[in-house]
Amino acid sequence: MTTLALYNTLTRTKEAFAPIDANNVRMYVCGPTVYDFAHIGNARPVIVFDLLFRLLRHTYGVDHVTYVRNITDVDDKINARALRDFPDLPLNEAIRRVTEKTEKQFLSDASALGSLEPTIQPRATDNIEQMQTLISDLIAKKHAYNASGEVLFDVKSMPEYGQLSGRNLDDNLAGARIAVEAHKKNPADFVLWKQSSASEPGWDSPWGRGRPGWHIECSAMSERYLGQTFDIHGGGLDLIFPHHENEIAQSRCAHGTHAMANVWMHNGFLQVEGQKMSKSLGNFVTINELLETGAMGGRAWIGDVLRLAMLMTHYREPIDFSVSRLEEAESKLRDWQRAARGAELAEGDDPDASVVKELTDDLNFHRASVALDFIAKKANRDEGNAKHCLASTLRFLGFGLDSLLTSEDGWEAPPHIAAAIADRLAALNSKDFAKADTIRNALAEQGIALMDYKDEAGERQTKWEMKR
RNA sequence: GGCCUCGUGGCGGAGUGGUGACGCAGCGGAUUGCAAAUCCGCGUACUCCGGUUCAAUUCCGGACGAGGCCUCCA
Repeated sequence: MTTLALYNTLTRTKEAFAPIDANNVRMYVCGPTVYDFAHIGNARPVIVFDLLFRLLRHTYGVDHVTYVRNITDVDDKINARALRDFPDLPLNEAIRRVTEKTEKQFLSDASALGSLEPTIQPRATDNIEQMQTLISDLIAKKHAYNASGEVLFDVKSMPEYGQLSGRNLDDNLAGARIAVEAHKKNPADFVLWKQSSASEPGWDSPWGRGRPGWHIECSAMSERYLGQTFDIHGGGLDLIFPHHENEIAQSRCAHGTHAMANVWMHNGFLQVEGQKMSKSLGNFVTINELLETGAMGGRAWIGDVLRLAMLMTHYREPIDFSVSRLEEAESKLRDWQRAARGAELAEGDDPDASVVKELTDDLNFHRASVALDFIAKKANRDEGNAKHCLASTLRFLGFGLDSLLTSEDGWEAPPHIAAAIADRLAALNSKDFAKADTIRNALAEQGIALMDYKDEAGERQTKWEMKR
């Protein structure tokens, strides 16, 4: 079996991946908080861990990988958004409107980016009971305490707290930027359960009507669907501290385990045109805007291009998301699709082994793409089964095979184009080059590029392509 | 202030203790009525300063620079 090497944030080294159970490889990735449309930065973990999911499925078998990505639908930002957008509705109804709409959009965005659906996509609000059980366990084991109506995790009760992020509590204190809240035993103690006022969403609990803290949901949902210790936990770099650190503290202390997940993976951040993405700079762009509006470069970009633009850089490195990057990705993808054109795929066709091998080295997509270029070159020379191999590999990587090349109705030219092409061929055959060029230019105006070639019988033929 | 990443040619981006990956763009050639596509070929780099070494872009130290976290932001 192929060996997979993955960089583990916990050890800061690349390690050979050994699943706990090769018959059920388990991965958890922190999903979106559904209060607003996902921005391009949110797209990165979606794409990166989808690639890992695909690789795991290929390595261990499609039915031997469980990928859980949660939907966080309880959060104070959601409450705020609900009040802002639906001030006339009862709060619960307003919240439901916000989360349903946002979740739907997220799933549609993820799909447009070529991502497979995770095996399970649990919602926080469907797991409140599990969270409460976990909190009760933590209290019983003296890892949590009740103060001023909040249940707090006692970080001092866990000697190894800070292992993932490489910080110790004293360092944090030195920073002294943590607001000191009198009811906490230690400034780093974090909330497991907080009380809700009548105007806030809440659930009844042994500690009063309230709502869960930020971190507990992931501990609860990962345990429910993947067990107390599982293989891989992923998310953005920013989640290392405090989110993942706190997840580990909760899960390990509640279960008395040595690990929550064996491998912790984190994708890097991205900038937009060399600058940090922020609403104030005006370069904050959502996935949906990229797909459907001219938010970047004055035009829309298809999901396949966004996916490739994202994967062009190794997942742990920072990315400068720019128009020129998108253009390069588009051009590269077009090359591949052109080279793979006409291949007919069957259900079980495997991706190229050399491409897969590159990916097994901590998802080195860029090297995989070099291997892909090599195959594309062979496909253009019509060598062996290169064309077919390229197509199946592109499919494996989550790319469409013709998204840049065809019009909506496939390679069959619409009647007016077919007619124009026929007219032009007739003109060419009577050496009327001026007329031929007029037709070519007219079609070019419509974004259609013509390419002449000779068929096997030596007859002149014309192919066409949509230029976006 | 503490902690964590990173710094390769016009751009993207791997990798390595010792003959300058690869892609895009650019240039030349083949091909073409002209093109496009395709094929063949070409150029330019390892932030700076020390150290280790026969030899460093690659290891170590420092400087400078960029980004992130430490107030629920992927």
